[in-house]
Amino acid sequence: MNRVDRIVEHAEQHCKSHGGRLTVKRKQVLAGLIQAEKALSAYELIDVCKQQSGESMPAMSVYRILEFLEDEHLVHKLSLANKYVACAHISCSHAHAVPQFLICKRCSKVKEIDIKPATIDELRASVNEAGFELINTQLEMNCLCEGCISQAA
Amino acid sequence: MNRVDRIVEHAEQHCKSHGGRLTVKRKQVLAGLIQAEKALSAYELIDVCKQQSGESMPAMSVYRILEFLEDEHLVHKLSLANKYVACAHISCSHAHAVPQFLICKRCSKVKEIDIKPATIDELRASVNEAGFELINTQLEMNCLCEGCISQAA
DNA sequence: TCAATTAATGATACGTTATATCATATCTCT
DNA sequence: AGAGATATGATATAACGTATCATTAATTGA
Repeated sequence: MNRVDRIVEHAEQHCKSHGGRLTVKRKQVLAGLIQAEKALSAYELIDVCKQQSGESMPAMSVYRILEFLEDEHLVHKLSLANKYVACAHISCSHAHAVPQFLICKRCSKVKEIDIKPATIDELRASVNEAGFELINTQLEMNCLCEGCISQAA
Repeated sequence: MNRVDRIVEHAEQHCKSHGGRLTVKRKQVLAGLIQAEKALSAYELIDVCKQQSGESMPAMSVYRILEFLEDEHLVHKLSLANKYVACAHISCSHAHAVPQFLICKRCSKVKEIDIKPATIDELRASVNEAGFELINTQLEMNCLCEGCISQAA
């Protein structure tokens, strides 16, 4: 079984464990995202699905499915790029902190990292000082990835 | 002269100082944003302009003008919310660091803060550890503002 | 000053991203 | 098997943003 299938398998177990249904279409979308190894827009994902299955996938379906996958924490929506990326930790069994995302502005490669809690605390303190309250600590940052840095040089 | 006009005046001086032209339309858009005291989408801004001037403002114009205003650092685009906000420091004469934005998810109120350089450095270090490179330090964070916190309670 | 050049706006079309709504099919459970 | 819940199909439309070419206004420089 290849990497993608293995991860999808994990995802299915995860869903089943609390009554969620990872249907064929949902698997297809998730697999497309995992395969891509980068963030894709909803419409890019439609194209991927079409290429992989031959059938066309209506935008409505993709958005519905993405919503489901987000609720299951299998996919993250990246507002900074208007794109979607497979969670990097689907196959991990342990719990994860809220992640931060490094998004390559050039190629859409995404790295999901955990910033030191101390740094997050400092951030939160700055926010609170300003009278606001952080809703979540899912930061998204515009970056260049290793590959694109060396290309640019 | 009221608050909005005073700020627009500053903006005009700023533009003139290096050959930029803050035309009537551009002033109108900027004034709309300043008046709102929160982030507006491009189309909300179109509505605001229409209400204030009677004439309708084509989307194309608003986007062009927003681009100009961003280039002049008079307006910031907030990707997290797909909205635009007037710079909080138009009337300040001194230079400013790259700002961070706290965006109220409820009411779109925005606070522009400067996070401690040390915290930014830690962030940047985490990013570099992951093999990426921060393109800019304009962080945007989903928050609740004071008003919306107390309403929610 | 007035023609040439540059900058700004108007007008129109289209591309991309996302949601609303109602109908149909599929699954689950008794 | 049938009732109720869940998922998908189909269609329309809203919201966000860009491309392109024509027109108007401002600048400048002989």
